[in-house]
Amino acid sequence: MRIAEVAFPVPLHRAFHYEVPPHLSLEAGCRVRAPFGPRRAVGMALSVFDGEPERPLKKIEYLIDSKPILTPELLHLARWLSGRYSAPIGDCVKAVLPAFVKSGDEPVSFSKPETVLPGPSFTLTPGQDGALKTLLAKIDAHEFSAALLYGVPASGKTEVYLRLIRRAIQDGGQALFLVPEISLTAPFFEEFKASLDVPVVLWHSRLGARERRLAWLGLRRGEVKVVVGARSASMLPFTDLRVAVVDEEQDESFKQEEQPPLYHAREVVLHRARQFKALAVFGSATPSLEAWELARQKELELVSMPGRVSSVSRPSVGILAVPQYGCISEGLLAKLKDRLGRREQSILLVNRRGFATLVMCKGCGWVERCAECGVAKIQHEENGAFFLRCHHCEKKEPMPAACPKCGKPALRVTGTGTQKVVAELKKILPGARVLRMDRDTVSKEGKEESRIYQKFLAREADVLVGTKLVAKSFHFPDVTLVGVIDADTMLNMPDFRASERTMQMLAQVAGRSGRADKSGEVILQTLYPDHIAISKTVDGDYAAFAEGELKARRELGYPPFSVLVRLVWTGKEEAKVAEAAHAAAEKLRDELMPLGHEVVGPAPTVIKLASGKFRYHALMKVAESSQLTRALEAARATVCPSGIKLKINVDPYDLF
DNA sequence: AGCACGCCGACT
DNA sequence: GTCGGCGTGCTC
Repeated sequence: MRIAEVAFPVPLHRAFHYEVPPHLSLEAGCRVRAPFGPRRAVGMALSVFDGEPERPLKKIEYLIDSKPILTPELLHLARWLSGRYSAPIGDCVKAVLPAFVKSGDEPVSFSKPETVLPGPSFTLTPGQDGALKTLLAKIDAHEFSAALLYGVPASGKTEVYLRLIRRAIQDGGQALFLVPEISLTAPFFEEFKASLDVPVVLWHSRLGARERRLAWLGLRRGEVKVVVGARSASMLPFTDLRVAVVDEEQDESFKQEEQPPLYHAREVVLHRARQFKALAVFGSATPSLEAWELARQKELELVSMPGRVSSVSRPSVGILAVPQYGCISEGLLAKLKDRLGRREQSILLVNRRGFATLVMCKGCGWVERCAECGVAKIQHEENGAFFLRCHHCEKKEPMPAACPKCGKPALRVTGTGTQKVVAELKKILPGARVLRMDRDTVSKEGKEESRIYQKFLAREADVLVGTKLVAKSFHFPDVTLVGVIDADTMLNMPDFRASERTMQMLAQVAGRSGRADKSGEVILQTLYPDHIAISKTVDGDYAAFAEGELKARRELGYPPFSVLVRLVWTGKEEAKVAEAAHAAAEKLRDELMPLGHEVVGPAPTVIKLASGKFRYHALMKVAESSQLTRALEAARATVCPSGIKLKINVDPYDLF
């Protein structure tokens, strides 16, 4: 009997078997209509095989597609996603299907030449040349391989990427280039399109329906050769992938945290490179510790590009104490004045938007928390008036004159946000023209944050004050000073990645200083000059940081020395949620502790959800990645009483 | 997710 | 007496 394995869009982890009537010529990758419970539903045929059914099977009714829409590789990917991220198979099929397949589809044709432009042959630095040779050999070998391209900022990684892509498409293959954010796709797209005379397409979540179709179908037919995209581009229907690049590999936006499957594009790219015997390249100046450890284990080949392209040396990094009063120390002020006098620009990095980060009653310790989200509200200023705002849901509230709890007019307002730094600059550096860039100013300026960039680039301001948005890899030739107002705020976050994030951000923002012919300077205001994330930023020694931090991770059993799985229980009655979470965690501890794994918690989450709902969470530390499947099965097998929902997040980045 | 089955409250 | 609330359980 012909048997089809069919996945339906329901929150179930398994697929269902059906008899394929002899008159239907069904192939895997086609959608089918079949009786499903009391109704009929459209499902995806994952596989078709001959066999004897173990029980009576229902019959496939008819085929929606006569030819497969999904490639064997995408079907395989959907299955892998479901297992690795513990997501319903239906959701995983959805993730690899383009939205337009629901409506009908018409053929699309391409008539572009497929010749590859030779490209300008300017000489590479020795570092670039060595890296390129190593990586080209891997593409040519036509075997799965993976490399970590570790290059300091301005070492010329883009040129190496371009040449790798050129080689991949020279004999008809395809290339994938992933960037962390939609806004970064356009510049690479333009550059690749100009240098390669083959069809290049963009792919991200804000793409229009028409472009989406063209790109997806063009790739599916093997006509499109190069994709520049955000994380979902890792799910495209390649037919002959030769090289897949993940640029700024350490960026956390490669992890999907909203809709299941909660995948990491880095992992998906590795999987796809394996499917196609292709080369995966992870590029970064400050690699994730996950990638670093893989390189140490020789799972990734470490390819270093030490030298800068230009002759300008690395900016010098200095340390000053966080001032007692105000937020800009005497030393930093002097340097700002100096740049102003020399008509050079400065960037000040502040970790938080808003004015003051903490409003607290001196009498009773009251802190205004958001009723919905449970997090402390931040003080903002608008037109001279102050108010409190939740940084999670953005709801605002007037600033109380006195403590609403004990009535004392003794509110202590502390902590520094971008607005306060701007206000202080106006006072102590009245001549300076100041621009602010954070999520608030970006949304007010229309969706284009580039307008602020343009203004600053055009020298319409002397100082740019902003959150980590300013750390992005944009090129401001006249910036010679970068000041970090409080390097410690990030360091003290209750998250095991705090040091890594701090070091990566400091290194990135430091790279904004002195990029043209002038050498740059970086000043960190900190109270912890000996902290590894600070001292190694001063030395400019990321490798030493990574080695030191990995040691700490190993001791605490954190990634990359374990696989983390976050479990979140949600429900309306707090007592029931707590009870379910405790019962499940206890059961998991009994089952997994003997195998060397750890279960931490449960505890109420810091950030609550929509009003009226309670959340509890726990963390599984799976010591051995080969046992992840088993641990996930155990987690799914825990009973969830009615009214309680359990969500599973493998490799979580959001821990709140 | 749907959809049916099932067992308790107010309706012509 | 029945219509209908949504809790529980299953889908090859």
